Amino acid sequence: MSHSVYGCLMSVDRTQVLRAAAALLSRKATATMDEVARAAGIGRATLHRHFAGRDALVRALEDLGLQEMQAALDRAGLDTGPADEAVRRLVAETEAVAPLLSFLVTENQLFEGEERNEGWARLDARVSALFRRGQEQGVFRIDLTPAWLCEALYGLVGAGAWAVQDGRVAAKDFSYMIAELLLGGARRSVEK
Amino acid sequence: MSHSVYGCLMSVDRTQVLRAAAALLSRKATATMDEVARAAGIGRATLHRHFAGRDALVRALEDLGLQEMQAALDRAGLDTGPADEAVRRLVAETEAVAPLLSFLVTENQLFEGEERNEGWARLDARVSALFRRGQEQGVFRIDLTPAWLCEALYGLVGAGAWAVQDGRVAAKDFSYMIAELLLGGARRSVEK
DNA sequence: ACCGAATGAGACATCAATGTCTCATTCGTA
DNA sequence: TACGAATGAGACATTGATGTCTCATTCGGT
Repeated sequence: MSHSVYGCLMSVDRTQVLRAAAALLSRKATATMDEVARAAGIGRATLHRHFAGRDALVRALEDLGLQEMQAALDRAGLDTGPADEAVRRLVAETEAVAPLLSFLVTENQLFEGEERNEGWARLDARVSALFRRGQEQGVFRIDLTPAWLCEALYGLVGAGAWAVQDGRVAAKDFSYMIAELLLGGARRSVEK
Repeated sequence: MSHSVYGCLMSVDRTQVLRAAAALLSRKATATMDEVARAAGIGRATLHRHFAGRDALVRALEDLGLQEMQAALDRAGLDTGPADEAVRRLVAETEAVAPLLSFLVTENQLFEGEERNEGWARLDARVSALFRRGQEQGVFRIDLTPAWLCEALYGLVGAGAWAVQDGRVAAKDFSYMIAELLLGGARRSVEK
């Protein structure tokens, strides 16, 4: 017993399995546990050893997604510098979590009737605060509510993740496309 | 037998059932047929009489969604006038189909391995053409691909539909928020 | 008021996914 | 090399959704 904290975590990387699961489930929410296992490249039994059941899997997905999003927000330094640049950093940091976020946004809603997850509320609050700060500092327009900008960000990240997965957008353009559209919109700007 | 074309369609409005199903399934793709039935306000047996099974239901959802999107595109008159105004009309027309579109975008992907639906391709083509036209006429920026703008539109419509359903955005602002963000972005424009 | 069609509720049989188990094999480590 | 842990494959019982049925009731049209 070389490295055992209080569980066992060798050979199969939980995080990697969860990423694969998110990538699959975000596009086929009705996927079987067997399908999830194969998508993760492991056997069904092994998947079951790590996650007691589908509910546990989804819960773990939730936890990981929230945790990684929190980390992404931390790294992005939302309170530093101009708000638009902070958004750009946020989008860049979000890229790695995109499939996970996409899954949570589409499926986590209306989750078993229980009230909106408290972790989500905190996330929304931080992102919304960024947009509000931008508005107060005159960087963002005030006719679009922070709540909507927050939702739009999630939606665009999800759309971007799908577009990349399906090969309709180059992976290297992910961050640029989202940030540019979110910040500048599609219309050709006069300035620039 | 007053009105019988070749089927029977009284009492239960197929379209209305499908709308309710889309609204539910777009947020809980694993919902039971029983849940769908209750969401639509009908009995499980009746739901079954109209749609042979879950597959048939999803297929019907697909058909209706594509059909209504086609109709929306037609009404929007994408080839008429400035491209940005056409986008605005498109978003406005899309509002009624939003939950349906949202469901199709999230679930239709990777559908049973069969190649991307031909109806979807046609839809994408029309929308992409609009964005391309805008670029060629100097209305839209050229560093965002039409394909991405198309995806982004879908994503924003879906996000808007959820935001409205959850009460985070007023229903009357749906069209405005989406169109403004898509066209102008979040950044405060100097002009205006 | 009458009649027929459609519906809702419920009782089933069926089937697929789930969860649990065993066992042979592989892999890391001592 | 030898040992132990973890895995993969498969068998199996269980559960829950599904699909089909019947029957009483409601509703619309005549």
